[in-house]
Amino acid sequence: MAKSPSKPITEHLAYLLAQANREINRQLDARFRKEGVPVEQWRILKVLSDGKGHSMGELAEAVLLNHPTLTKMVDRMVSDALVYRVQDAEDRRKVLMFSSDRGKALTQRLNSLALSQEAFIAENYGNKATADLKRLLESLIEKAN
Amino acid sequence: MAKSPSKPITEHLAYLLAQANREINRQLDARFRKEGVPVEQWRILKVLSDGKGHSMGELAEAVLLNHPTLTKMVDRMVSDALVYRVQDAEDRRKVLMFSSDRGKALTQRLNSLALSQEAFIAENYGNKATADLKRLLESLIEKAN
DNA sequence: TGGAAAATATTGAATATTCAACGATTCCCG
DNA sequence: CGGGAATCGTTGAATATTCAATATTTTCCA
Repeated sequence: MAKSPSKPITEHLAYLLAQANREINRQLDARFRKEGVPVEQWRILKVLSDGKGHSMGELAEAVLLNHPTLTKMVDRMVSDALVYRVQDAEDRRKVLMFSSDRGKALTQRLNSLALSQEAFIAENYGNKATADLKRLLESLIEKAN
Repeated sequence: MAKSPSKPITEHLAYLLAQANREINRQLDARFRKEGVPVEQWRILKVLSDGKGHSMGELAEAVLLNHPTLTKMVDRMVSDALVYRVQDAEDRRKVLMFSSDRGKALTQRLNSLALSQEAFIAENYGNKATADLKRLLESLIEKAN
């Protein structure tokens, strides 16, 4: 008996997610290009924009980076004077991260670039589709954990 | 006037996609662990499983890798005797990639691991939600290009 | 209380990815 | 036809990420 052809890669959820993620990220990166900031740094800055200190562990989780990668990215951001570290007085194993004024100013510029991308997507793709997609993704993430 | 708080990172489509992609990929990687193969190699093998030769450019596009990264990954796979290169006789700039027998056998094992993951997701997340999500992702990708 | 175990962040070495430049081949048009 | 431009894949250097090991501090319980 001949072997039945397997489902093409393009029909796998994992592949569709990778493809969509890559494309959207690429577009966002293109918008961020003029600020010379990778998407991950925007995420970090955005999380820190509440002004509260966030530990490296918290941050790593929130910005989808593992610990060593985050440490090194934060090193670069400290060099660029975007963020700074403060040892946590409550638990001295922890380091609390804060955004500098320069970081906050950059965050605002990046936020508006990101919002303009979202607006562009909603326009081309439809408000309902966008909302549906977000809802389904949230629910998938929730189930997956 | 106080600055209005910006939309949290978790409400951005780009972030939701990154998060979902990361989680699903992580799960798939965990299943592939026993074969010691990264997800990208499964994609390559899967594309090559039609038995036709695929050029590096075609492959790079299909498996979401840029050219130099693919070249080096293919180098490793050639070392592992999973795939092999043949110069295209029609256009000698091109290299056609093929899966070896060993590669094909591995592909089948990986396919069944991937299918079992898909089944698991459909079960926990719902068949309708899964189908809807796939459809929305396909449509987003189409619009984004 | 004392000390083993756990949690937190960083480091250094190994590995992988990316960017820019290159070599080879084919295309195209004057 | 001839030769500049485009296409295709690879390479090497620079950069980034990951894994395992480490140092520090806190927690827990015997």
